[in-house]
Amino acid sequence: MTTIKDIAKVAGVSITTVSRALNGYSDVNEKTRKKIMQVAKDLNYSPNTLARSLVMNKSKTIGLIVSGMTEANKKDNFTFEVLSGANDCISERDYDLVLFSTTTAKQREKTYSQLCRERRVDGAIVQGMKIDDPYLKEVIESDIPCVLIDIPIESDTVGYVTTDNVLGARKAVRHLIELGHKNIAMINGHNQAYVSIKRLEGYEKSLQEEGFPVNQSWILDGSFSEEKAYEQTLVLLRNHPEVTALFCASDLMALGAIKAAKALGMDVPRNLSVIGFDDILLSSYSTPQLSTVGQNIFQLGYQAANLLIDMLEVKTKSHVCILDTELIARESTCKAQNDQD
Amino acid sequence: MTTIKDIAKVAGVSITTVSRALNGYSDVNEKTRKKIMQVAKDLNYSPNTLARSLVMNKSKTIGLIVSGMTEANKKDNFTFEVLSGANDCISERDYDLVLFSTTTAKQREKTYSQLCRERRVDGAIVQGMKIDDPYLKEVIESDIPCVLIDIPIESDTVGYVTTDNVLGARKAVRHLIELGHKNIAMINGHNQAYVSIKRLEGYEKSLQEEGFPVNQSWILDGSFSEEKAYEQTLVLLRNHPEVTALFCASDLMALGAIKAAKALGMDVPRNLSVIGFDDILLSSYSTPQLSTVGQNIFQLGYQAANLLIDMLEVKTKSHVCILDTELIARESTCKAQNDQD
DNA sequence: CTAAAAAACCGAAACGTTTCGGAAAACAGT
DNA sequence: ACTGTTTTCCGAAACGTTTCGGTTTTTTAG
Repeated sequence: MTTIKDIAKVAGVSITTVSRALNGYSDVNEKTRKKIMQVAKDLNYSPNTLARSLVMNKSKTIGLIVSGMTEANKKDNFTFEVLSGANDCISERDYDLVLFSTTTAKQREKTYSQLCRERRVDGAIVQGMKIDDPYLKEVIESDIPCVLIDIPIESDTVGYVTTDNVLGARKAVRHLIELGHKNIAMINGHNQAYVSIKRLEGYEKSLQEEGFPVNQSWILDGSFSEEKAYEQTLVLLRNHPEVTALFCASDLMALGAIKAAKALGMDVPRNLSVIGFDDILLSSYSTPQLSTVGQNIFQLGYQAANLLIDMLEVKTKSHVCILDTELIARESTCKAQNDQD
Repeated sequence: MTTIKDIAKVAGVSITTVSRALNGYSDVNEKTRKKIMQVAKDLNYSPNTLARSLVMNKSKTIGLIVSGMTEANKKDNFTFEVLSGANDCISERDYDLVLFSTTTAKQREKTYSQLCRERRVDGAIVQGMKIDDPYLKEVIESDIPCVLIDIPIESDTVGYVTTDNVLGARKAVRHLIELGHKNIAMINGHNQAYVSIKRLEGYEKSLQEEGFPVNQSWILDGSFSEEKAYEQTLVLLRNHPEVTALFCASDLMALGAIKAAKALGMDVPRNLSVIGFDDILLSSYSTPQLSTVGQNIFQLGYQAANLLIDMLEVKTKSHVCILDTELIARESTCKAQNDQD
């Protein structure tokens, strides 16, 4: 492994000069720079980032902390898309990405912030953590700059990016209202998630706007799980046959809901319109294809990385980024049947 | 950021002793060790891995080189599952994972092996590269230990892990044969992939075993793409109505094939049995649910990491690992209709 | 031709560890 | 009390960079 010293020796200059030449400083003669470049190439030199990071006290590395690359998260591709987006931005801006995750049964004995400090990451992106995760607190209280995904905390060193969930939910509910539905129920995610709270808010606002009552017994907790949503929908539809439309806080839950409706002999969308949230891949492959409000998860990751690096490099003022959603009407929603008119 | 030096000062010992105490060497008195530990904790010390790596000349870091975390790869979750598996093993064995990928339009100007050398990764896992990728050559010719996924190259510093594709294909084809099919076509992937070659081999072997002819015009190139497979299947079914069963070298292509069959007014599986390969998530959500031969991609990643770390730590003899497959009969295959008997 | 300014170069310290070789301290046996 | 071990500790070099401050060389101006 050739070093800067080797280059200095064969080029007949000092290591200072080699360093300065390689890094494009102006106080080195163009001729010697050329020579040094050539020697470096001849010797197949690669700089040692470890040494560089050590002395410069920054590693050009950002850590992606993901909690739960589990089976469940395989279905929505959430984690992966965030990862892809973040990775894209990170490599564009010439950083590297190191992954911190604890799926492992045998939980890693070190905390995330320890990992970050040990590896000397310049900053971290946090994804998939519940709002009450003890590790979360640790990370944001450490002085490591970080940006959170879907957790609204802002400070000097922490920012966040999320989707406009209220508006997204309103798009969904308004879509159902426009189709003539009046009795619209909701399957929400668990409430350790910020997005659940916001989507519920959007749901309620939309109903109130129309003067529809908000019926608490129509709002069930599906915990973002297909199975749980299936069960909850069964309960809902049995107890409240007047419901003709269902807004689910995630596509996966919507899929579960549709299964439940089918299990009860109902036809989606004829007897029940169902709309989801996310636009996961499965939505366009299921039968019926799922209507949903799409969020751009890839962008979520990309913007998270972008924001973080901005925070690291240029002292930017705002540390938040809110993304938009898009209503995607497919086959699982249709006009309300006016049976009783 | 507190260092070993700070600890030495407050504990009243030399930095050597601190280092040896923290690293569990035997030549330090139990009492002073306790004290040092306590001081370290009080000062909230985290070791600086950069410094450590620099002097020890190894980083406990392994690089995951993935080519194409693109849109296409979103549908099968291949990349992600490999990543998850690798990550699991890597963190279990107390390494870290840094991701090297170039989706970016603006291709990174550095090659993978440069990246690896700069970042001083101890080894690399290579996934998703085509067999003729120029970068591949570079990586395996560098002296960086690496293990390839689905590329059969073995040397002193390179190993590989793959699935038993021949046997897998045979399971698929035998399944069709057992259902009474005699005219079995195949949609293969492009032939810059090792797996295509092997799956084809399995297909041909199975037919020959039964004394069935291998008809080259029944073997089409779907390039692992849903759309391409759709088109090829259209061609196939139009020109060869005698075909009653189709073996596709990937689930995604099988999905395309089924769409094509539907477009021609055929019913799957009644008029055409289709079996895929992979067992991607979509397979169990599509209608009809796809019969397939499942491979464990997560394991592929896990074992790749495992093999690599073995190669790094204990000098192991064999550098290859072959995984098994599992036939999963779902709804897209059924008994042949004996119309002409 | 000289003084001043500009350009090109370099030595040495620093970053935070590990580790080699040896030194000091404690203990053992006579 | 004297040697010989064993236990415990430490100084200094090394890893490969960057950078501060300065020195040498070249160029420019008068």
